[in-house]
Amino acid sequence: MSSEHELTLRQREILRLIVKEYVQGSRAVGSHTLIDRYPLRISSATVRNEMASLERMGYIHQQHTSAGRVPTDRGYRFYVENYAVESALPPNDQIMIRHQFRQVETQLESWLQLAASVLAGFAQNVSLVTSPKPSVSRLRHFELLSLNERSVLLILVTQESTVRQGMLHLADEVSQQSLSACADRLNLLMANLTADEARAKTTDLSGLDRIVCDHVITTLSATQASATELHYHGVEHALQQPEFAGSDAAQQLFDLLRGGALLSELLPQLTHGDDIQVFIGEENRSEDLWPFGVVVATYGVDQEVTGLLGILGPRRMPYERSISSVRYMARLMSDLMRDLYTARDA
Amino acid sequence: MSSEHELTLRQREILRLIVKEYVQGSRAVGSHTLIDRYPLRISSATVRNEMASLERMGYIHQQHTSAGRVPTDRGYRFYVENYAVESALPPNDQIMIRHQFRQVETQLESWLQLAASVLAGFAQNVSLVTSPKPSVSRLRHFELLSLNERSVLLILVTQESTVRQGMLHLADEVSQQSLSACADRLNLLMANLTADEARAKTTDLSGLDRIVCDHVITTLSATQASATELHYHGVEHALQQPEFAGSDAAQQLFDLLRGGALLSELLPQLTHGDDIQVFIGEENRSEDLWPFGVVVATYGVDQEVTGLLGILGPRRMPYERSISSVRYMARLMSDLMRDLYTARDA
DNA sequence: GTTAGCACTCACGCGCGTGGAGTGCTAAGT
DNA sequence: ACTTAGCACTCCACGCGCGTGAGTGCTAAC
Repeated sequence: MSSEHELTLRQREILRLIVKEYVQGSRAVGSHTLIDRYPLRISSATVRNEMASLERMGYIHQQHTSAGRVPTDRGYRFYVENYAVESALPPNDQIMIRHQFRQVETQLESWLQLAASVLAGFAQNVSLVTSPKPSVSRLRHFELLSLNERSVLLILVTQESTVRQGMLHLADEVSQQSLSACADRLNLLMANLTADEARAKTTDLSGLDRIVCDHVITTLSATQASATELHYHGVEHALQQPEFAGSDAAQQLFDLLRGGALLSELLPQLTHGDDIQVFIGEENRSEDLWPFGVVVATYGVDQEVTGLLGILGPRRMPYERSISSVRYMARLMSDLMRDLYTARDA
Repeated sequence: MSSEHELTLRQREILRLIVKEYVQGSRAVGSHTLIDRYPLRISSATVRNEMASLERMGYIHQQHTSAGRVPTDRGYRFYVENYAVESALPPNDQIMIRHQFRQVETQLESWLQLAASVLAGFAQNVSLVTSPKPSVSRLRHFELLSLNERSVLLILVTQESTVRQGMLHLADEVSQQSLSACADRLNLLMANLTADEARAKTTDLSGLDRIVCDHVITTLSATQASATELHYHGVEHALQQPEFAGSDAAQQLFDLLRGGALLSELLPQLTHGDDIQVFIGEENRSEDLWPFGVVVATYGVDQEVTGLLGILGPRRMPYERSISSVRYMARLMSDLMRDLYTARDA
């Protein structure tokens, strides 16, 4: 169980090929298939010897005698560190993606949707996405529209250009004029404030202003909280992976996705570095995640508004492709959002 | 292959029990299990005779000699017509659902989400939902907010209280004052118009007004079109059904859901009646739907804004439960939305 | 019209044998 | 000292045959 700097060049190459082959073919790979498929200038016997070494060092594993080798978490880790972390998405893929984004509405929701779909497609696995969550939201502007005698539609825009709507039910009938006047007053008062600041500054209101103001504040804080929801996409791809053929593994996956507990199991192990993070099998903190591999990155503007974006699949996962596409998407999303968020100074 | 009015009371009862038993247990049901499980005052031999009749009439089928019976499409149809169409959701379930709706934001998106989740849970299958689509959208009000020098955020509210946002990129720098003035002008001009009417009435605009106006019209028509998207929910439930254990059937299901073709295969067979519609197996027009059963209802206000709401599962589906829950949800959603849509006169 | 009895039919589960992929080891070659 | 051919060995996957049991249809008696 010595560390990786003891790996010879040839061992590294063999390990690389084992991972690559196993990820592609999803079948334990033997010495023979390896020399068959790749122009190694050595014999299968030599490969076998090296495999034995690699196994002793814990990089690969055989499920039983006379079966091919399968990478261990450590083997994947080696592969990721040495061949995947630096990888970039092929230029034509980049172009293809940008093109798709150009064809879609300039709207956060559409972007998230598209990002999830693209990621899932590239990695052939489930993609994970959260809305970007501002650490704290500031009100930019809100509007009141009379729906009927007692119902009012509240539309609220934050400094980050998130639009939220809410309903407001009043005890008395109020005209659109009164509503507009009220909105004008309060907009002046509360512009640019966070929920907390607004709460402090508006203690002396009463009547309609009071009611509306409370509702605005509630909606504003809800904007912060409710964004912390993990959406997933592309289950159909994951189901095609042979790992999920027997319904037991598929069930595990769904249990993970359904409960909404996934995010809380994922978050604690994320550091705030801004590059890709990869967790393979038992590297995950939560046992529920041990059968899986996760590739995630944060995206957003500055450190103030960040969302999560990643891929979840079996341990046997195309890490190189996953990493490059997640990284690319994270950067793209950050770029796209900068437009909206730099409006802060307007 | 004679029609059902020839069924004796006893045959009807036996057929009913076969369907019930098979839906519950997902295993072909034999004469023995039937008299075992239910207090029929007849022997298994008699049941066998009746089963033979039912089979001759095409209500049930046996996969091979010496296997139990399984309902045919016709058998399910009989069950649905006679025992399911009238069924109502148990009162405590109704209360439970209403309670859940009370705990959620007064917002269309949240409602749809919850409705989908409830339906999927009740029927233990995939639920289908479309946003309510107005046959034609009228503008109520829009707003322009300067993001930065050249980017403008457009927020648009339709008469049905749907809120949409869009981005607008200008060639020249424009101040928030100019934007507000422009919005005021155009709001006066275009209020209460459909996209088409607005297009006709605003031919003589130019400059900023022209650009903004075009954008508003585009966004407005997009509101109509883009709502025609079918969302699904609760795949995890469906996967637990033994029908989808082998990945082949599951794959079929996902192919159906993914492509987005489902809606176009479903729509042509829907009539505009406002009650539940059920399609069992080969009753479906599209061959892709033959392995499945579908229960759908439209919801909405008047005939002008309608959405779709339903359940998709294997032919062996709890039709009674599905029908009652879909119907209940459709009514509930219609009720909930009436608030928003009756605001038309405001 | 109903029922007991019986012969018959298949799917399903189980044990078994075999083929083959893959290994580790040894001995010879470079 | 490293590589490689050869070989014996291991063990999973797969196919086959068979017994079992659930379920039937038919017939004859009630």
